[in-house]
Amino acid sequence: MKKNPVYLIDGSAYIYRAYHAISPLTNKDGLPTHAIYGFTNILLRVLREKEAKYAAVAFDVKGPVFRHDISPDYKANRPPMPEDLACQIPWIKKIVAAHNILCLEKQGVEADDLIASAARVLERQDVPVVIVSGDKDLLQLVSPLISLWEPMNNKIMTEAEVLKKYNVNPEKLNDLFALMGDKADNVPGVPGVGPKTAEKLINEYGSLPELFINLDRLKKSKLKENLVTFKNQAFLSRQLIRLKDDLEIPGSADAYILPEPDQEKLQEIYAELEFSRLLKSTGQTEKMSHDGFLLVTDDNDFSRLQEELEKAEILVVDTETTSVNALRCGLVGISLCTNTDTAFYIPLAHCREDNTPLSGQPDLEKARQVLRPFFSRPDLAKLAHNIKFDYQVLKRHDLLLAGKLLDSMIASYLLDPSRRSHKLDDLSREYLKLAMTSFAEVTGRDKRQAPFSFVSPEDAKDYSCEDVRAALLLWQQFQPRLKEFDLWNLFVGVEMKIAPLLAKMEENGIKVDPLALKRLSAEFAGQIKTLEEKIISLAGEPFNVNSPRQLGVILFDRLGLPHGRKTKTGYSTNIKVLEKLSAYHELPGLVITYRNLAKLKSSFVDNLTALINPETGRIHSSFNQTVTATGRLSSSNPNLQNIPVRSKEGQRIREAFIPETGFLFLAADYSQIDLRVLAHYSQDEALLEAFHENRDVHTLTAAEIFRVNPGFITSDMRRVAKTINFGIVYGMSAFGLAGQLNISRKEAQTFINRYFAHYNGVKKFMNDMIKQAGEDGYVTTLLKRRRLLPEIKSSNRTRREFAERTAVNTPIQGTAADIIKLATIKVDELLTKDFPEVKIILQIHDELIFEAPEEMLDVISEPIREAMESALELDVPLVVNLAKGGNLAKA
DNA sequence: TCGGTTACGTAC
DNA sequence: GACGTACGTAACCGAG
Repeated sequence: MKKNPVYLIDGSAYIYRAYHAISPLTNKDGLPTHAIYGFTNILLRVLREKEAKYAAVAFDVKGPVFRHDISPDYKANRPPMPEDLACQIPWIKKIVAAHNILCLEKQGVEADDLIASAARVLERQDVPVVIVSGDKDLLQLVSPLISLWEPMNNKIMTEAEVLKKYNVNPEKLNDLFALMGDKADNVPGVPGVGPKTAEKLINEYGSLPELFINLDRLKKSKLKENLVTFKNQAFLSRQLIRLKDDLEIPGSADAYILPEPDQEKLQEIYAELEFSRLLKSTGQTEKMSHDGFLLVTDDNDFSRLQEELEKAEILVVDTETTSVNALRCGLVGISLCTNTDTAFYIPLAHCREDNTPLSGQPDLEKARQVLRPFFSRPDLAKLAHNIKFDYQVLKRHDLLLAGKLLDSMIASYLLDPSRRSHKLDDLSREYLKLAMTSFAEVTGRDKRQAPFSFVSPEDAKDYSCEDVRAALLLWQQFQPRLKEFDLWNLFVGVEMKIAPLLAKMEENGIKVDPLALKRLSAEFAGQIKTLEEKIISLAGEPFNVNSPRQLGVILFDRLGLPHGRKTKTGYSTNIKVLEKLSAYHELPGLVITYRNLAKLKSSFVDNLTALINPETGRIHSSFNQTVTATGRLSSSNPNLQNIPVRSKEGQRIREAFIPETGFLFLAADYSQIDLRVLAHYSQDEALLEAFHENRDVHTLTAAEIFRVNPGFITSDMRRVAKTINFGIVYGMSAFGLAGQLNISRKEAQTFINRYFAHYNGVKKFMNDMIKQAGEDGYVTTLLKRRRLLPEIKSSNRTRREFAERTAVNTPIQGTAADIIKLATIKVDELLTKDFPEVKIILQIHDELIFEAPEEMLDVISEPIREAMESALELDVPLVVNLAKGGNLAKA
């Protein structure tokens, strides 16, 4: 049996890291706590996730270290420890003490040296060591018994990983870094030598001393000159980087044993620091048990699986694949469970690192025969975490998930759509107090580098079965909560119905003309270059036009133009500022044009080209269902929901989106959906009437705010009114409106006053929503979708006002999102039944885009309109506009 | 080098 | 401080 490793934690490094990485927190006494919090989290991960049996934490001690005798400049560039960090150190020590963890510190040396000494002495006794650190200088210690774990990105560095990353053995890293130097620590190195050159030199000569002995072998070059000149500096750097590994340190593993922590003491400390999450979870997160996990390989195993499936009331599925791209990945294995006692893993395509398949795995066909009868059973609910992914993968492997679908990720999303993460391991840690095996732990590497097929079936079974069991355990908590919060109908009737449609839309993809994009790219490139030359000649010196900071120097320092609003790093150079400045100078106007083109080229033209799937010639972007706080979908890779539409260059990009030969696009968009929802919610008489009589609401608003007869409204007046109508939905202030319209704040306020005087129901609606949010702590949409707004009670005015605007906006935006989701489902039912040739291609918040055979357009238009307009009954009619065309610009 | 943050800009 | 919801790019930064 493998020995338990000793975990040596680089305490000081994580204190600094947490201090900088986490936004400041304080307890009620004003004590800053974020560094303590970050450090404690790392510590707990070592104890819980890694189930460490032996550990120590090393700290730097204040004062000079022996390296300062070598070079007085060592770390001279670092400011002293900030006061609001220093005051957190004693608390960190208290927490370490309460955990009864050995604390290593010594005057005159750094934490790294203590770790090095401990690692070496333990290594000599054949005790494995895991160093917990992100510091590359510690990598020189890596050996067969010593590895390094970086918990922030969960990376494990073994000898092989070091070799892979730096192309040298760990013991050579010292020499490598000595050549490269280290800016952060003020280690000089040799000028002009970066990682690439250093690696070449070390591999060619073997070591730093050997390099300098054989320097004459190097041909005359700037590099050689530098090496000669900075020889002493290189050796000095080497001395600085070398870790002291012979300090007197407890040498027996017993000294590192972790006794039980003093829970009472910890509770006390956490309470004082107001770490409520830690307070609750003290001693509660543990590893999930692997009992009842079965590998399915022979007929007996399959029979056992079948028996289990026969009596199932729910079937939980998870697929393991070669990549995260559901439309291209291979299927490596499937895990299944029907209860929380047992789980099965069917290995299908595990292989060696040379890609030769492993024997002893069942045929995919065999698995299909066993699974299909259950997958197709309409009365058997299928649960997965992110079911869209598994649905797509299984479908591509001729295994269709039919019947009622359930998704624990979407359930989590409905319960709290503002959560940053709905990932299975995060939810498990939080709801189940269970730590799951990470992908990196199984594969030893990062997700992008290692295909899952290299994992052994035995390890894969443990990993994959954890996922289905966790999904089921979560579901058991989520299902009653969905019902309790009245989210069940939304979950079943909307979200779970739309999930497979999104899968289908992603599969459909959209065709683009690569040649058109290529032409556009070249054309834009030419214009950008001309503009850049002109801008630089006007500026009088070369600079990077793409850099707001450099542009700021040119505009405000060199040209002396008046500056406006400040940003964190300088003066703003955004479009508003540039527009104002273009009255004084030619340059700002050129920058505006430059930016437009550069944006279009890089974000759209070039990005779209790169994302064309070579197998289908189409772009298959992802539609994400659990991202937005309001219930909208989001789109990524690429984001097809923000393809330019207003400018003529934008139109040319849209022209590159084309339907299949013989097909046309049909675009169906809701007219003024947000304002119609607002009318419904507010019951404002003027708004209701405007929509009932199908009047132009922007013109009516213009008539009110300008006090002019609707017949005399100019397009400019209408534009102003339109801005106000939209702004109201977003909770815009007079300040914001003034900025948007380039008018005075006073004028803006007048418009807003007149708006609310006329649409007085809207004002009441806004107040009601804010009041409701204050009472409930959340707001809801018409379909009961909810968004929590804890900050509605914040004592910080900015935060509170933000929550108030959200309380107004979310019911509107969210209800519009509900409506288009209902419409998508309804239209899909219609198409599947009567017009299966017609594909839904895109959903852009208030618009659905279809690809249909030319001759069918006239037949499907009205049924589609009808379905969309009747998606949800409001107190005003929903109106859908249709357009067709041979590209996205025309539609 | 790489990932996180900032500034900016596109959509609805 | 000031307009809601997203996503993507380039620059910039670095106790890496």
